[in-house]
Amino acid sequence: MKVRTRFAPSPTGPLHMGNARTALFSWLFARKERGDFIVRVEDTDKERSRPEWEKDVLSNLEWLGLDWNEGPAGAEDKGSSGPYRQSQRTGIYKEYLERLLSEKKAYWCFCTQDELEAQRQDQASRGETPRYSGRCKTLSQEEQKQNKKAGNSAVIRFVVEPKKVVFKDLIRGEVVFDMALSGDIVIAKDLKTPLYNFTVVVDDYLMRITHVIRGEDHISNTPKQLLLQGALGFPQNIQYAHLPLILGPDKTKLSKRHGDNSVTRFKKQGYLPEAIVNFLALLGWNPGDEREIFSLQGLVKEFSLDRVQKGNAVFNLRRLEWINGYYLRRMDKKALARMAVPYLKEAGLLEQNGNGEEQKFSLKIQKSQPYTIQETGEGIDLEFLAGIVGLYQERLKKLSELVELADFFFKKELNYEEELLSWKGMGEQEIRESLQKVKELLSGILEGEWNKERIEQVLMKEAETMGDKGKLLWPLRAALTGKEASAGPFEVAFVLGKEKTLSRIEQAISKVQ
RNA sequence: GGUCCCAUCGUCUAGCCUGGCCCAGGACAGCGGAUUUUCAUUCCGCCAACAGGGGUUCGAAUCCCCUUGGGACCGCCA
Repeated sequence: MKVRTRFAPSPTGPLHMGNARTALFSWLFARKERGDFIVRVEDTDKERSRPEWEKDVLSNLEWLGLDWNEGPAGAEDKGSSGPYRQSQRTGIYKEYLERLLSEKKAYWCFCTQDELEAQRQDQASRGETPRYSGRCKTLSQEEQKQNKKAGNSAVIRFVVEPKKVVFKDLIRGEVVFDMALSGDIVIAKDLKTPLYNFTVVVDDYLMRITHVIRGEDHISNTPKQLLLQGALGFPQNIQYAHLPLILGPDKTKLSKRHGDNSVTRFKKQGYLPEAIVNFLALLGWNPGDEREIFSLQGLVKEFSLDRVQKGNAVFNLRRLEWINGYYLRRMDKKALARMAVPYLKEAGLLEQNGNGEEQKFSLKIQKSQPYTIQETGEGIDLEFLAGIVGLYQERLKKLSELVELADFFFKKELNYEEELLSWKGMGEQEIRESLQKVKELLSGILEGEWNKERIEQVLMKEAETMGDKGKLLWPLRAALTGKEASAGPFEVAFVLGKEKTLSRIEQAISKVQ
């Protein structure tokens, strides 16, 4: 039988890293088995579900490279077992609900929320597990009618058989729940408003799902769903795999309490989808050897559920940063430059002065001639920008860092303390002499020979005669960048250009007068 | 509190099923060093763990039991 897995997000918030990993594992398993991956939007909670969250979830799945064979596609659906939004399936659920009701496997319950709450309190105070007493189960037809006539609101409860439910979890092995400990569960608020545990069972059946791969937080829902399958007469051949949870630094389930962990946020900060996928895959799964770097395709080849960890895993931002840096370092410089454009624009370092399909940008200060960047298509001239970005490629952990690292290229005046120009306690006099010397040497380089190699050659020759090379190079680098740490002076001087380089040296000299 | 799940370096983990090759390997982070000044990259090195106690066995990180610890769930949310 063809493997079919599904990812079933409820659009009550943006896609976060935890859900993304669940989706990834489910997707990987489907792809590995050459099966189908289905996306089903569980938007039965009308209060909390919103179209913009659905859009966020779906677009981020796509961004990560997790494509689906069936599921929402724009306003439409693709696939033959749709619709794939539960809000559009209420007619389907109603039939099954009525069936359970007529077979007395479910009943109307008129208990009020206040009554239930009081009951729960009471049970809890006696140290018992809160569960529904089953009071309305025995209501006669007559009593039911009266209640309805009186306009008392009702919900539909499923009669939970008090028996042991055993299932084999693909990750954890055999799991046993004693359902005698569970009360009858609410499966719908009314015939048109079914609830999670019920819709899942109906849809997984109708959509011919073979493997349910979800977070461990759902493990106690599994016996309820198994019982429901039995009551509805569905074959009980779905395989379950409950994934370990991703934890925050305090070792509790990753959630909003731990800050914004939405995929969108990481995307905005300049994490690459390949890096996020690679990172997430290794949280709870490993190939069994010492490889750490995997593409999505590589993962498809290697993935298997029995190498999935049982224990939960703490989200380690440092590791994400490391992997992201790894991918960033291996990117094509021009591609990187193109990705950097929005960050520079947002920081006001890049001006947009054209519009339409041909967008022109000019680098403030640096270059008088505007760059032509077409959002799509060829003919992108990012040479100069790639020069700047290239200097920081190996220093970046995420794209958003570029702005503060390389902003000095775009500034007219550099703001730094005179102190910064001093290398190992050099005094004003020494600094001045060093900078004068550098200025002299660089002035001697012809415009046409202004390149990194030439600059390095000229300066290193001098620096070596000084014993401590830092005495010549540090003040220069500080003068050009205004920073404690930066790329090297030769390459910075080259990218900056002769004129700008000399003027910054002069500015520095005037500081130490 | 009840139920279920889990337990190797600070973190992610290999090893556990099929005991010996493990006085426990890799990676991130940290620390130290090298790499034509700084930062970064790269390279080298260091620090660092089988939760505890009982068994079983010639032998246990590996199998069994208990304890302890952690987590998840206990909704007319999903």
